[in-house]
Amino acid sequence: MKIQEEIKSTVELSLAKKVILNLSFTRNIIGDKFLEILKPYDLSGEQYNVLRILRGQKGKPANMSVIQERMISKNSNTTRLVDKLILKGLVIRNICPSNKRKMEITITEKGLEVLETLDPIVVEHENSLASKLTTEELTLLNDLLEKYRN
Amino acid sequence: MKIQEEIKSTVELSLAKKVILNLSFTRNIIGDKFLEILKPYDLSGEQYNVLRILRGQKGKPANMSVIQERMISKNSNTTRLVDKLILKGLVIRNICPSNKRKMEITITEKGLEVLETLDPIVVEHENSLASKLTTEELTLLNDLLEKYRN
DNA sequence: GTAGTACATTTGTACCTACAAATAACATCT
DNA sequence: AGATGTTATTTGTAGGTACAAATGTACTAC
Repeated sequence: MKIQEEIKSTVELSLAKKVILNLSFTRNIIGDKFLEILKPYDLSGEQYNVLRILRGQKGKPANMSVIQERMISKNSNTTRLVDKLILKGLVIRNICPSNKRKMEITITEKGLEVLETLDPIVVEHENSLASKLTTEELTLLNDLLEKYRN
Repeated sequence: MKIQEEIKSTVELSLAKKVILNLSFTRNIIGDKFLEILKPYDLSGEQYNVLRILRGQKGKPANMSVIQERMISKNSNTTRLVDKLILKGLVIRNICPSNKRKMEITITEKGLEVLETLDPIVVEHENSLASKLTTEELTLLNDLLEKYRN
């Protein structure tokens, strides 16, 4: 369905407007499906994202600013996301001994287990979306998005 | 800059994952710039969106479910967005006389004026982003996004 | 006409983002 | 060492999203 139909637009839209609406709308569709996946595990999208960043550290702890700069939404409130993950026992937070201003956040065994359980489900979701396009089209989409935002 | 660099990813990403991250990241960049534009006018992105939907009604009032289905984020809480717009004098809300369950929301003269002031600035923002791509590329991007989400 | 159901919207709660201000530890300059 | 500035994080506040439950109105069948 075209974007004008999706949002039942009553006025004619410029090509420039359509791209923005299409981008926002498509991302929301993906995001909503992803939330459904996470729901049984009591994780929000950004909480999952923080866990994934911490797993990428391969054992090393990450401080708050490292997490922040790797997040997709740069304005997330990392402190409060981490607070929630601590309550669930998925990460731990310690003061960095060499610089007491910094925090060292580490994913726990339980956190890793949750991610491992989710891995195949997430991959299946990603691939199911990607299957609508060929490899060439996916690469092209990535290139166009990159060019568009820069 | 490639998406892996933007989020400083430490692990190799599948093409399917890259598309999702790229889409989310690009939308956030656009959204942040758009919020900057709206900030001096004390409007949020979705409040602006509601006003635009109401203008599209060309004088006719819209009820809550009509606004809802035309929103980009289908889970927005329209009641509370409209509440805020009423407080600012940009829309009015009346009970529909023929069906007291429904509400009739209409944009005010002041609301229309705000949109008119914003129009050139918003168009300039949209075109500035679109200028990174050719007309053919923009059309292609729209087609790929549509195909991807369906 | 009233019981039951469907519809349109509002309200409640938890979590999230955006952004400014506050706090605390470290660094530097003299 | 003490004042000053910088860095890392937290806290406060306003607005948004997600979702379930509540409210109030209208419709339908007997």
